[in-house]
Amino acid sequence: MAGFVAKKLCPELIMLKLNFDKYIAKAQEVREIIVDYDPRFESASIDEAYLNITEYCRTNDIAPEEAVEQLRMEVHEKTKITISAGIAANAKLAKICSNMNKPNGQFSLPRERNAIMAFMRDLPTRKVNGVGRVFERELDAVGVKTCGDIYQYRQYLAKLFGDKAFAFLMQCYLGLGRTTVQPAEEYERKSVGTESTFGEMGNPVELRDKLRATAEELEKDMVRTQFKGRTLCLKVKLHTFEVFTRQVIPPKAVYLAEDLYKYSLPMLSKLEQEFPGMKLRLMGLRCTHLVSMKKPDTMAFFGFKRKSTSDQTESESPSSDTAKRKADSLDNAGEGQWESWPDELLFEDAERQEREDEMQELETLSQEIDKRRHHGKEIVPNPKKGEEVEEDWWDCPICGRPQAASEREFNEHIDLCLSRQTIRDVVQETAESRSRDQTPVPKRAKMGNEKGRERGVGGDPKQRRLCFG
DNA sequence: GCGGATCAG
DNA sequence: ATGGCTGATCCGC
Repeated sequence: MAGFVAKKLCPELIMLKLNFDKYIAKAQEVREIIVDYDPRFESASIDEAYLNITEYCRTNDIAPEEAVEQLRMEVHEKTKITISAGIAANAKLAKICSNMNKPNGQFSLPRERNAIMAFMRDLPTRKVNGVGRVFERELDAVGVKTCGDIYQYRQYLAKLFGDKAFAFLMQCYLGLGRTTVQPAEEYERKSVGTESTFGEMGNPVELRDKLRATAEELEKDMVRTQFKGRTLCLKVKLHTFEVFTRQVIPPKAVYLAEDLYKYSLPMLSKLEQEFPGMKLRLMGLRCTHLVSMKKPDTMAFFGFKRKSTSDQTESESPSSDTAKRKADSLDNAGEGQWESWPDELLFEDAERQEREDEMQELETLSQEIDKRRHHGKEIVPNPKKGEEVEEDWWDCPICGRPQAASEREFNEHIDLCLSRQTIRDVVQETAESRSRDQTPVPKRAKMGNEKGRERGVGGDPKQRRLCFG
């Protein structure tokens, strides 16, 4: 929870200063213990790790639950901190399970299909890594609250959310996830960047100084990580909190502050033209399409290829039921045409009707998503029947409006209040009222076809996700 | 490939 | 009257 929100909720709250050096040192202590359980464990972050304890359990002739119990005990004794763990058939499930008995607990999900499917069936989509605030709401809008709900909507999900999301959701429904674990260092880095927030800045000279400073910061990181970048990306956040990025491909791979500045300056100047009177509150530089400066030895040690030409490991998408039936019907048409001729006609008619119904349903679902996208913040869930109606209210620390005094609903509301869309709406409204006064409002870079609908805020590419006809 | 958006930690 | 920073991935164009 954001500090300022917590402080409003609990004015007597005592806030300690961060001490990252301390956390890093402590994390190292923990890692020195877990390495004994899996020498190739994967650090997911400073306080998370994935272990494949298959081998450990085998050689020590011990059950996974026992091994983890022992690991947690050992960590507690040696480092004086408590940890939680999940034990499951793959990384996705283990991550979910690790949250089941927090703090200082563990949860084991049987490595058996039926148990896994049953577990997923009632699991809220939000519990899955990769489903955030936005996706959760969109899924909710079409009626998918739990991973079990996914199956009944399967025919619409690819069209509504794309093929990748569809594959992802099917894997959620089935409880599938990766079973590989490898040291983090063996993952190939894709970018190096730095950014910083500061008080509003509009002075072009100051902005150039800031760009120079940013370039110098990035050079440090490039040297530390031993990379050059083929692409250079400039990121800015305007005083309105709108974020923009611009990128260039310099004539050579870059990493020196000198070059980073030289090639990013034109992007900054162009943005100044695009948004006359531009005031920034954040600036960042990032290099992508990295080229390693490390000695070949080190690279080869981790088994990196010189220039990896993408290896398509993507599993092929399962063909839908309707597609299969279609194929079946086509096959049948090959042989038994005689007898089945009248049936075929009937069948085709029924199929056409079904297609039209599906189309109608799809549009309804799509509209449902759009509806919540726009004024989702205004939707107040109806009090459930049978429950006594709450008499008292809690004031939201952000919008100040009274909210139902239910912990869950209150937290959901705070979530909503902090959501980007809400923020953007507010920004837009204030920007409009400002422009009615005199202050020049940033002029937008060509916004395509926009005929006054949607309050002029940038054309959300997902807003109209389907085109019929 | 570019630029926007979402997500995680 | 918005949490900041780093990095990854996906989508539409």
